[in-house]
Amino acid sequence: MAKKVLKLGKAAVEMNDKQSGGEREPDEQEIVDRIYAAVMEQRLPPKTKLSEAKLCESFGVGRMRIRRALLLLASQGIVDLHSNRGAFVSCPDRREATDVFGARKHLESSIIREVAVNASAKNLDVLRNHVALEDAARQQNERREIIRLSGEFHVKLAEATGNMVLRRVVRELVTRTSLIIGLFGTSGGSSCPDHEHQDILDAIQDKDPDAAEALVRAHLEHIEADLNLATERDSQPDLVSILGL
Amino acid sequence: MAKKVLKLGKAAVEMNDKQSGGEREPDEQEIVDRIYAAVMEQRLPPKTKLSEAKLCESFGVGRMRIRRALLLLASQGIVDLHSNRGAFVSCPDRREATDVFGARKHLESSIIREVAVNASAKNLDVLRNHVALEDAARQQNERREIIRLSGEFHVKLAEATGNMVLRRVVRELVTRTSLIIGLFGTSGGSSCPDHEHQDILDAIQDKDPDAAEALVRAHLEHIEADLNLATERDSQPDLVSILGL
DNA sequence: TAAAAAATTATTGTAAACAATTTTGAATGT
DNA sequence: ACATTCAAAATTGTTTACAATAATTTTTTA
Repeated sequence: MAKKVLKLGKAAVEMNDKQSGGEREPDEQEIVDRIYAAVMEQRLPPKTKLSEAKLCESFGVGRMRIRRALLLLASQGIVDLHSNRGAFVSCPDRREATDVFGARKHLESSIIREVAVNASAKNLDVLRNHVALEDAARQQNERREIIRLSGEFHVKLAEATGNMVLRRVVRELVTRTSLIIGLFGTSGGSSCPDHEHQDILDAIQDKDPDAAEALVRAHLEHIEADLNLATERDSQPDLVSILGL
Repeated sequence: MAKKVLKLGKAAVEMNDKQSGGEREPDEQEIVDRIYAAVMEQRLPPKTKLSEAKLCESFGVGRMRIRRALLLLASQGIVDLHSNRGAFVSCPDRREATDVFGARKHLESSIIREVAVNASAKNLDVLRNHVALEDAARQQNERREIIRLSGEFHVKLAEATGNMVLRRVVRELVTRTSLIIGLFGTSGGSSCPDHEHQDILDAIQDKDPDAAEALVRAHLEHIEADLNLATERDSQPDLVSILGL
């Protein structure tokens, strides 16, 4: 059987070079970030097993770092740890999906109002620039980049409040949204509808909190509506129910 | 020097009885919960060093469980990990304090509106019962219990939405609020002003979202106003600045 | 005597060996 | 051919010993 190496960005290169001085060992946070990114970009689909041995090989670090990274990822709901069985990319169910969207509506509706009223010129620059990046990625059809930037737009909105706690909470919810889209997303309308981020930005620039809030709510509802929450792909493909008795 | 054992509830009893069959080993989550509770109730003030050895002794477990528990606590912002120096109960600064209160205003204002509109009879029962418990604790002057229940009221509000994601986020913010109160709280007005939870509950029972939201905002602002954010007790008591040159 | 330097101690970080559990695969019987 | 049982392999959980770092004490020196 061929040596299967998990694809985790530049970490996916062969790393049997512990003695070759060139590469430095990635620290805990870097491991978390790389796996995080891989999950966000849906290169690691839900239920993927993250075995310690393979991760050690991929990152070229000892088992301990990996285990700590996995624990941190689990605390953010990105992976699930099953005792004696290992770590798996988290597989949200319908309940979690609706809860995450519910939480985001509560939080982001309120955040957008503050941003629409208080955003500084610098904030607006950052947001404008970000939307431009999104457009560029869309025109070049870089799917992974589109997904990443779409999520990050919402993080940047939270960041515009200057409240780092808010930023962190939104970031976590956005990540889990990516997982959910990966699981339940219909192939057609992927992640964030094209122009809606631009519309939201316009409302902010008009300093119109009511319009901005309405747009954000609608935006989140569009994403949620694009999901197919009917089919429950929860456990293994579940041969029993597929093949009948 | 006397053997100093960290006071962590029932874990503080001597636990040199690994071979005596009676006690079971607390698992990871239990260790987290006990330290969490100790921090919430301000028995472990900020900047307290949590040495692995002492914790191992207190809980009667190996170093590994302790280290994992500390990592989880760090991921929730309850302790800070300093490389090669160990774990310390987190010491929020003014910036974090205002951010946490800001985040709570955003979240809880929105949550309370939903609860005021949609709360079930069962939800109301739970909340009424909880407020009664708070009253009882206040009348008996059980300070630790008052602190714990005051925080938990807000968690129960979030729980009333039925959204477990919201509940978790609010719970984390409430914990960090406890840390902040422990650091910056003035001795006089402790944690949550007496009757305000009852008032909020009344507004919910009246199904009056506007009143409920206003009360929650005011409530959070009262707590924040009771803090003394002027004095920066950041590092060690800092003998230099106290004793002058 | 006080400050600086060095050695000692204590504590955390890491790696390796070991134990326990789960998964896999083959052998057996119906 | 199918299911069951048992053994082997692989994977995770835990303990142990060791290395690296920070804190403390002692010694040295100005």
